[in-house]
Amino acid sequence: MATTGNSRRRPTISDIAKAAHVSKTTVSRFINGRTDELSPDLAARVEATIRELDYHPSAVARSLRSHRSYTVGVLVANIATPFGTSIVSGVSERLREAGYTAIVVAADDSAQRQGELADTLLRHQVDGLIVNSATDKDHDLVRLGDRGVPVVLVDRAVEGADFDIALSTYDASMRALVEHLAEQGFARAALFTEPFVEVGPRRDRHEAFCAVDCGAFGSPDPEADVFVVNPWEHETVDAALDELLATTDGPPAIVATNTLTLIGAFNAIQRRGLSMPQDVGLCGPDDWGWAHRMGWDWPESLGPGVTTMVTRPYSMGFAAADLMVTRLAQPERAHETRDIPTDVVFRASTLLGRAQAS
Amino acid sequence: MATTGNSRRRPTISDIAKAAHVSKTTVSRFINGRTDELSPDLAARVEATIRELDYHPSAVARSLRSHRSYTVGVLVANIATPFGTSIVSGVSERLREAGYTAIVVAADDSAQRQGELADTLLRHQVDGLIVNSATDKDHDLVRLGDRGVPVVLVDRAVEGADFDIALSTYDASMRALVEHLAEQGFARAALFTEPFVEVGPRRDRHEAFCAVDCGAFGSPDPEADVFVVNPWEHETVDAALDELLATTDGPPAIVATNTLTLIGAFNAIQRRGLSMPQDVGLCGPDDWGWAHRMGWDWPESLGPGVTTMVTRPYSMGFAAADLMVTRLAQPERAHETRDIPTDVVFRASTLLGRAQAS
DNA sequence: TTGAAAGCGCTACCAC
DNA sequence: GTGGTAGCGCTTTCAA
Repeated sequence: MATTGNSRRRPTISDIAKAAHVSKTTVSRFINGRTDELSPDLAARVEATIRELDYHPSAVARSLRSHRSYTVGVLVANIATPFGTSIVSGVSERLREAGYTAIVVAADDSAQRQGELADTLLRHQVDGLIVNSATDKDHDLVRLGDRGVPVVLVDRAVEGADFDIALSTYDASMRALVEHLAEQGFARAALFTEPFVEVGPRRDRHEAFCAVDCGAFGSPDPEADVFVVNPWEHETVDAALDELLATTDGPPAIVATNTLTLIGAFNAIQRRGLSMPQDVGLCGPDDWGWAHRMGWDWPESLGPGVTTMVTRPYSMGFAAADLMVTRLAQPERAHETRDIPTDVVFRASTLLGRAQAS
Repeated sequence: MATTGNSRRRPTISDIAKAAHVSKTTVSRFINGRTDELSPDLAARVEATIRELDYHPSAVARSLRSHRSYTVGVLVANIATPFGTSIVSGVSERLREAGYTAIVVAADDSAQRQGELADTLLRHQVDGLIVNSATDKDHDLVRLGDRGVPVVLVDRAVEGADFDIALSTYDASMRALVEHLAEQGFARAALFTEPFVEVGPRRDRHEAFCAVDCGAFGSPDPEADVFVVNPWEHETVDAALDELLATTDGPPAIVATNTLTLIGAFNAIQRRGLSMPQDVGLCGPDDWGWAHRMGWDWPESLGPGVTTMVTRPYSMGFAAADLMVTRLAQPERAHETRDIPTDVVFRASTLLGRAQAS
């Protein structure tokens, strides 16, 4: 019994008001938790009615009226990657804690799609935008910021944009890495990087490498130690490896600018039947925060183990969402940068000194 | 110049109507693409005004009025997994094609959170729900379906729910796998599985295994060949492996019910210093559609290479979204099941016959 | 402490 | 073809 039975359409605030013999205002107050402004008996009556009719307030109507949706748009450059996924997880978790819902969309590394998606999100009245940008220069995004839309960046900076941002700087760990290579007795350090330098971290790592290359290896022209490869095309990686070996006197060490390139280089080394670290050293970033949380330490399983700089995308995402929550609460505060530290984990692939000793 | 300059607040349809000297209705018709109902000159005027004022229609107001949000809720059991990610990618792509926006939320494998999130999504007036369920029995979800909310399931069925669903069945590939093990001369097939059988595919694979175990190995009691392990706790996997070896006369082969268990078993085999396939065979599902798209074939890199059943989460997601788009267009059509095929890729870890021959 | 009424930005319906 | 107007479900004054 008692099942009111019929009406297929979802009950509205008016239905509740009518059924509970109170005004819509009262119901509104109740569902917004301002129970202190209500007499206990009314509150109880409203609550019971809500239960009975299985009432769920419409977030849409609420947003329209209040101009707040408790929704944050999350624009991620590439979600098909553990790095992107981890960012999303971190963001979602923090937003959920704070009572916000994340609307996640993926730009598939396309600057154009990024623009369209930002548009879509804004139409949906998101309270703010958390952006892991597919591109270095997004003029529209900058304009949004000027227009007063709260924007927080993750991992990748955008030119000319003064936003809150959560990222990792790579100077310190890149320095540690390259100095380590020199100490281990490698003859030369080479940077393997993908062609596009449109994205921030890749460029940062590139620059950090060049800066350190001079000091540690006394390289007169660091750019000569940079090899552009496309991990999707084996031949380009093989060619770079061949050239590197042919032009180096003694074992060189490869530094990859991202995980994909690292794996690509690893595969090339295997194809050539070379052994690490004796013939060639290998190291690069471990952007895959996810792997560790899955209990699987991939750099450990790759050949003899690969030396990596560990980034923490989950933490970046979490920090970014935290920045957003803070800004939403205090729109006028100064922009803040959160630097999520990265560490270097040394493994067999670069331990040339030890390998030679034994 | 010409920048209208001032008003910070976003223009509304009324602003456009006023500025273009037309009615709101006309503007509405234009932004909804019903240009055939408009005289070309009016359309042009409206378009120009929209450009000039940088007008973006409010999806919120539109949803409130029209009861359609062009938004689909995507509830994924665990997004921190390549499997979940791939589903999301597939779903998002198909939805975007069809003009819908995906609102993705992750349940972190919690049935309770799944319920809460479904709630949140419905408050936001999503037109439908695509669910990769964290649990086998979700009574609330079934109720939603009864209430007329369009629901499509991905990969995991829900008890008592008659919904559209996109999944993979495992009978055929499990049969191929186990028969292959028998042919290769393994003495026994053993299923390594995680404790909870709440989720569909794991249970399906379990059942498929038992059915095939009798036939291929003539096992009188297939359940005796099932070992429950927890991949997160090494000891449980080690213990299962030890017991398996102690109670089998000749090399046994392990079949894992999911990728995590497969990796766990692999690690245990390494810890015991056993070699594959001579001492023990190993195979299981490759749920990580993502890895292949990244250009990295992980089962190939694990030891001598691991035999896997390849599932296609991206395709499942895509198919699920397609089902949703179809249902939204034709709410009354019969429920449909899409079976995404899985294949078995044979690698060294189970090629006992070949290993012994050489 | 409670309620009446206006209105958020848009679409649907009905007139012209 | 075009426009006026009511109203989607809620919050927000303001008045009682």
